[in-house]
Amino acid sequence: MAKQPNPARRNERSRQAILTAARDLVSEVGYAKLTIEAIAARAGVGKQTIYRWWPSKGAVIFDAFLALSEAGPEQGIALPDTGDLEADLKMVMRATAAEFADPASEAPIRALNIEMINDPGLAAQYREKLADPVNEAKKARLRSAQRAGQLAADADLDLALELLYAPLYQRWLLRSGPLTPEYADTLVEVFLKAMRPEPA
Amino acid sequence: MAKQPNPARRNERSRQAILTAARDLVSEVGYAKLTIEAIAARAGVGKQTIYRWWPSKGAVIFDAFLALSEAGPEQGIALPDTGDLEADLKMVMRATAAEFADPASEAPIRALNIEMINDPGLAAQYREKLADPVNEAKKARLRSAQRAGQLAADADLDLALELLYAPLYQRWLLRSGPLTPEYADTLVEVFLKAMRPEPA
Amino acid sequence: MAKQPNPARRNERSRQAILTAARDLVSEVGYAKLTIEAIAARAGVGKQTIYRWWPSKGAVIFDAFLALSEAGPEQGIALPDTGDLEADLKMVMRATAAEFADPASEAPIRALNIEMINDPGLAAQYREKLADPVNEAKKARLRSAQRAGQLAADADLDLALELLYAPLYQRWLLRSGPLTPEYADTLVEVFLKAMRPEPA
Amino acid sequence: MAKQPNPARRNERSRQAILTAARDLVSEVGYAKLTIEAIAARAGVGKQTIYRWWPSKGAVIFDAFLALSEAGPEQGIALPDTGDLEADLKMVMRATAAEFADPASEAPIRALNIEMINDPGLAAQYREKLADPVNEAKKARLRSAQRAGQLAADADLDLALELLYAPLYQRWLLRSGPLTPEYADTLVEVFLKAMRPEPA
DNA sequence: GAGTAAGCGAGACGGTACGTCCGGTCTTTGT
DNA sequence: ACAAAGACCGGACGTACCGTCTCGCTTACTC
Repeated sequence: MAKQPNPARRNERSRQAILTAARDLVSEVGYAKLTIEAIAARAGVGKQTIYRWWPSKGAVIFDAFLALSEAGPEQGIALPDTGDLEADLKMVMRATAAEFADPASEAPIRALNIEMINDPGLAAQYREKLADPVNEAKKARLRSAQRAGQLAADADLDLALELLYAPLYQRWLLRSGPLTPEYADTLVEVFLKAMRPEPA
Repeated sequence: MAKQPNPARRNERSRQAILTAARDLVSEVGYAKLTIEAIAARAGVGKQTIYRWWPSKGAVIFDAFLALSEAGPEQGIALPDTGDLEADLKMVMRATAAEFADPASEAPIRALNIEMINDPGLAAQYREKLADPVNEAKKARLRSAQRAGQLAADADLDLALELLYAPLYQRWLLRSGPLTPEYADTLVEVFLKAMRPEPA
Repeated sequence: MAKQPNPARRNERSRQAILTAARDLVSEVGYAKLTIEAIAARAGVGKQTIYRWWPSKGAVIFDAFLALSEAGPEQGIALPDTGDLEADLKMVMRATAAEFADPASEAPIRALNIEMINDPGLAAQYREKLADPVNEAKKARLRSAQRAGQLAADADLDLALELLYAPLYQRWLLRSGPLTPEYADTLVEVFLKAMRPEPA
Repeated sequence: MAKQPNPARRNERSRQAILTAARDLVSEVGYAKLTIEAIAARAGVGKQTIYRWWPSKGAVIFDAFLALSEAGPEQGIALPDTGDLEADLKMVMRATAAEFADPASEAPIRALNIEMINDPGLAAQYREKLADPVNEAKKARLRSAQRAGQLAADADLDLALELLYAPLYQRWLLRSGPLTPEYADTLVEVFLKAMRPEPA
């Protein structure tokens, strides 16, 4: 049985330095060339301090992102609800497309995704900590649309999110096409066609 | 200037041994732990023989797959066309889902995808050599459906394929849900709703 | 300026535990693999408690031995003096040879010697605290022999001790020959030949 | 079973660079602070190249010395034989004392000795490759003295060498006294007294 | 007897070196 | 001339200890 470190004694300054160094280095050299040694050196930290608290390089990257997000709007993420579902969704999808297209976030997000593909545990953690809260907000907006009769009342909302986002995600991941605002709009339109209420 | 090896003198036996070893090792230890040295040792080949003919580990994996596919039906891939678009698509989608769900092909396909995510060039090559021919066959079937009035005549067929496959691909890649035949069916149904001809 | 710990407050129980642990570990794993961490762990003591009271690993080993010796006859070590110098010396030399040959004391004595070879200060301390008193007793016996006319009156007694003991020490240290009682006897005989009074 | 490297393919330039670096570093920083990494770096060599050919740090040091000696008078070491045993021995012993007293050779010889004390195998190798040939030459001189009636005919020559050299060795190793020419002379004189032929 | 300061067990920390593994290059020896 | 074999330099891996540094806790000594 491996000895467990005592989290109460953890040095918060070191933790922050490591996460920051990890983020910076992913942006600079890319995920494939990222090394624990380089993170430790950049953070001014002993390697053991990384190995003590994280089981893998992927876990460090993951925490680096988690820390970023938690620094954001702590609770209650809410999507715009103007009453016009199509307009609201287009706005959100365009924003997502723009974020993906931003070269600055390119490397780190890609790193995180590769790590999730390799490590199911990490992927589950990602969903729980980062994706689910956001998805819940999105589903809340869709439920509001269902109540307003703009969306089929019996629509599977998880499927709905997949329909909306998976094509965008795939294009970005495999670089199989441009992530333009027009493409975002098109996805929303097709989605609405698929999910609109039956004419009765 | 690097010296170019002469492909005419290439040892076909070594090439096959390398590709086979690469496939086997990816299945056994996973992509992340796959090493060139191990491939060379398993194939009974000098490391240089690998470096001489392939620029990267990803390229070897890619060729290993390409070789597999080319062993298949060399030309003229065609999808079933019974006249019933929904049934035909469900069959194809169920087959795709089953292939993804098969643990045997899990590791290698995942390896190939990670490599494509990291290496745009490889991704392009993949599309050109493997994906496009298959996609063309799929689009042929959809065009047939358009002519039969089962699909909107002005539908963007590339978008159509994304709509159909991206959710499946995303679920598999991130393990975010089960790849059941029912799910395959559902995707086809939603797709058809989104792409059906306007009632006029 | 380093803060000096107050010896009055020193925990005797910890001190003993450390010395005992050090002795045990030297026997078990040898000097080269002895670590401060292991001593602390074995003794159930914080590392700092060792660093507070000893300047080096060698100093701990040294004290471990000192403690052992001080447990013995506190003052007034005296060699047997039966009047027969040769018999008396042979007894003492055989005992020394036997002690060196004992596998139990092998590792720790070797450890102490290596430390002395590396650290002149420690060697001086060793001579002052452990070797000199013993040597003084030996020289007292030799002086008695000089008075009895069994040894040259002008013999250099320090040189005499070197002549007697150095060959034994060298054999033991470098394992260059067996440490038998016969060898001990031979050394005494040769020594007496070299140091006997001139016939004149 | 570990794979054995093929000595035929060994890079002689690397071997020399490693041995030279080892010698230099022992002189500069001492044996205790000598590291394999530093040797590799100084020699411009990968660490693996050291680990491939030597089992331990001590073995490297040992080879470094062996190489030095082998560069010397390849075969047939002979001591001076003027017919005057005392004068010849004093010359040799004074030279040995001077060599030990030389600060330049201090660190490396001490390193080698510590390593031999710790590693019986290394000590045996040392005797076989370095000490025995030299000792044989010394014994040859003593045999010549026996034939000339200057030394007891039945004297044990191995013991004789111990008697002569062990006190010197011990003084040097433990720094227990000065290594003056006078001391060397005294040792020879005492030795001759102990080993001279019986008056008959 | 309360307050305080030291030593204490514990163990996290910034580091250094370990010995191993592998990447990519170069050299030797067939064939 | 390519291939197998594998030594080479380089560099990251994950581990072990170093000696230092906080933590609370216990244990004297002081007031």
